[in-house]
Amino acid sequence: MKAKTKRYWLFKSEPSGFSIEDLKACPNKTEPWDGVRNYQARNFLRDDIQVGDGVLFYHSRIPEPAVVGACIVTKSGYPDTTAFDPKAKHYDPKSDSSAPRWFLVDVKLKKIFKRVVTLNEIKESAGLETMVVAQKGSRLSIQPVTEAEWKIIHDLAGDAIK
DNA sequence: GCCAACGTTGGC
DNA sequence: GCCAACGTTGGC
Repeated sequence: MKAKTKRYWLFKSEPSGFSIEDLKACPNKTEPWDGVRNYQARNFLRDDIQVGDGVLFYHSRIPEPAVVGACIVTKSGYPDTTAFDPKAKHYDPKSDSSAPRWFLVDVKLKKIFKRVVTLNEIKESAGLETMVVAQKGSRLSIQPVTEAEWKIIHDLAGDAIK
């Protein structure tokens, strides 16, 4: 039996909206990652992200943006129904249940890092300079991460990978 | 809170 | 299909 290749990702969130502590407080520490309204990010969510993939949880729009923990994907791409709800923050009248435009995955918290890895550190660390999040003007909220980058981030966080 | 970078929209 | 105008993101 051929094992599926595990992939790695980085998900951005503003902690004022949804933080890693909020995820920890969710039932089973699991929550649908809703509200993504960017086509490139949507394509990753719909087509590429699989159950078991690793996710780095990143806090943006704070004085020291940083990777703050790790999650695992527990459900792969399915329609983001918050787009159908006129009262929802990310309502999109152009998306409906017959032709959903936006997708999401479920993520489950694995660990909150005792030591966060800041954006500055990422930019200065050998092997991480090419991370998407370190690039100038990088706004993509769902980003691919290489296995090497995943490992280095965990090393910097003081969390050895089992 | 500013504003550069970037994505999307819509007139033509 | 071009591209100016507009809206949003996110580091600083």
